[in-house]
Amino acid sequence: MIKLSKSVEYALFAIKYLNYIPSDKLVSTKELSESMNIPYDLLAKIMQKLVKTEIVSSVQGTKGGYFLSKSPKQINLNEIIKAVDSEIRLTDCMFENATEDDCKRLNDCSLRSPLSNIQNKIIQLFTSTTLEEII
Amino acid sequence: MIKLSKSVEYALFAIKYLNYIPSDKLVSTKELSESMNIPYDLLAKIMQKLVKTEIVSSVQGTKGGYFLSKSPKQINLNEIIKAVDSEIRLTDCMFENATEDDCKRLNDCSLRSPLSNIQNKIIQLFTSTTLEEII
DNA sequence: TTTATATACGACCGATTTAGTCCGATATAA
DNA sequence: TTATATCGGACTAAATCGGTCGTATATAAA
Repeated sequence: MIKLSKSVEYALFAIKYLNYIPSDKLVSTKELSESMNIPYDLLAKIMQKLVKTEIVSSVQGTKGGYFLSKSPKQINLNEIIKAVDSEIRLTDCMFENATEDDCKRLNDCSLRSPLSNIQNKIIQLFTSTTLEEII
Repeated sequence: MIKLSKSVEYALFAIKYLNYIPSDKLVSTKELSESMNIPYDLLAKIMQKLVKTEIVSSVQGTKGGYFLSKSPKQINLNEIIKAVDSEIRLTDCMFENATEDDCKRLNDCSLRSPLSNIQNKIIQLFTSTTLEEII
């Protein structure tokens, strides 16, 4: 399936919102979820993942919240996907040092290498797309 | 999720097998499934979808089976995905004439258009990739 | 004309993945 | 001390995917 997850969509909306807010102001998950109609608990987890990958920063406690730690120009779509979902992998065998345990067909599989090239092009496409172009 | 389905993988293996067989010989689902280690019933359904989209042709009855109706050069990866899964759609709103019923955010959604461009590039990538390059 | 073997096709089921919820812990401003 | 925020893991619900089953139809050959 070639599709963005809801989590990626929500992350993009959240970052878009943060980007429109004066950079010194903090925005809470509550404000984000209510103004963009995104389930609170789900968004809260997404925000935490964005903090972990240093795309946004957080301040804890009352009056706490989130702010963008990079400009949208410096964030690309592949980062978001990796942050909230996982690395793009076109097939299960698309990782270094895959063995026959991972796929019986691996050893004489003519498909793996060309599919790997396609995967690289997709990753390249996402990586070269900055959030400035999207949000 | 950005990943090829098992069905697409199996379709590619099946087409690869058919391509290596003299074009006048028919290959049964049984032979395909046994020689490539693909679940029989699942592969049977995939083959039917490939017939419907005229990528392979079938002959019914005893001694029946399948053969490629196009050369791998004339088949592209997007065709296969459309045939066995469905059209690529990066978000749920990625179709003509989407309304607010499909997505409440639709009317003032700044993301839809740029994501549509990315989707087009992915489709373009798959469409320009012929099976000759893969199998 | 019967039998064996093939495709065609839809219904179903189980496993996995995704989306969303809940709860408790910690941080901090007031 | 209290209210409100992030943090983080466990859990549940819903959707999708992978695979199975049963039955109908086609057809070559005994």
